[in-house]
Amino acid sequence: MTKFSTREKIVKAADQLFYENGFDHTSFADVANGVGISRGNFYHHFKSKNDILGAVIEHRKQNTEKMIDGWEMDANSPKDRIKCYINILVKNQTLIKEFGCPVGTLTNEMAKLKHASAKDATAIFSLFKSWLTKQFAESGCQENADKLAMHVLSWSQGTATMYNAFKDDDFLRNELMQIEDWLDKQIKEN
Amino acid sequence: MTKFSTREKIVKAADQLFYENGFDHTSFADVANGVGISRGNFYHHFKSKNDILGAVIEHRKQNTEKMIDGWEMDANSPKDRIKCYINILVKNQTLIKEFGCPVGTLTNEMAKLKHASAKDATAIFSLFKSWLTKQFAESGCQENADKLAMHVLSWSQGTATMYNAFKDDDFLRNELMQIEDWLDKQIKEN
DNA sequence: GTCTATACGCCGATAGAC
DNA sequence: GTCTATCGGCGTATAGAC
Repeated sequence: MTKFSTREKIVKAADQLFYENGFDHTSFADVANGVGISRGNFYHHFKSKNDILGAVIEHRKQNTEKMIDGWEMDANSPKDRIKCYINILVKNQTLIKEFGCPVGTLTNEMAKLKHASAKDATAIFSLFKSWLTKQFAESGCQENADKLAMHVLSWSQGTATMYNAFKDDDFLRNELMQIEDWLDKQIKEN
Repeated sequence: MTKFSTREKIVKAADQLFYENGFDHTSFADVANGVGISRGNFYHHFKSKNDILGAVIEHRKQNTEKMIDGWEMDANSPKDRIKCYINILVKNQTLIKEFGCPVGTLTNEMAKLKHASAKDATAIFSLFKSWLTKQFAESGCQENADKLAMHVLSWSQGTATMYNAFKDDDFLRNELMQIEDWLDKQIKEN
């Protein structure tokens, strides 16, 4: 039974609410309700709503790094590691169906709000991008590893968006198959 | 010089603001400002904000149908018509870079708001989907025209999302080239 | 058909008691 | 560190004059 500080509890509750209801649409009352504290108590831990957003993005970055570290441990070849990334679509299938990709949707909301944290949201994408680029480079695609990484990122985003819109399980299954086939063509070994 | 009714002016101003700033984040004051009328005057034309959203979605549907009709006129082969669809990414490049795809981002916002109009927003995607399916069917891909149509839709969505996030012109150019190559592989004739 | 005035609630944020 | 009380502003929506 791990104990979490109030600050940590706020960040976790806000993280979930920002994802499921949107940042702008989430009020302090919503977060307070989720944590079980009063509204006024927030300002002891954060000085503004934007400050909470900053902490949420930082929290997501750290979780992303942890997830990537886990893939490095579990999978032995670059190709298998890239498949771990693709597999997020399966692991988070239910949430993506309902709310879309947490990174893509936050990034776009930040863009529409002209929010100062837009670049921080994009930085989460960059973590995936750099890591995917490294995987492609290590599997013999040095010359265009960057493009391949962006393509995988883009492909998964499109799949998440359309799955969220149509909620069609057959579509998701078919795209996942096609990504695997494509990956096998790009990386011959293993 | 066409004359527009106040109702039409409201719908057009709201359409743009919903796209650029988000539906939830757009206030009546914003729309009133854009049109040049007072806030109270709204309720003579629409009974609620959701009513305006309904009219905006209907307006977008009609514009989509007009756009598709234009493609039918301009392009002679199914392949060329599909290329017209892809070319939206070029024609609306500046807007997509700043705000993302209007259909994909509205659909996702509706999902997060658990909004009753979510299905109406998805219906705009369906217009493209049905039409793309017809194009693939007409070019000899009857057996999996549906899957190919969804793949094109998904691909363009992913490209729009990542272009909005990273604002990388090279990425956009590269994906466009790849889509064309892929299309040439799917449809041999013409 | 357009306006002003206004109701009423929720928003983020502050002050200060305990 | 947590609470209650409260502020000023903005949100949608309504009523009613012109």
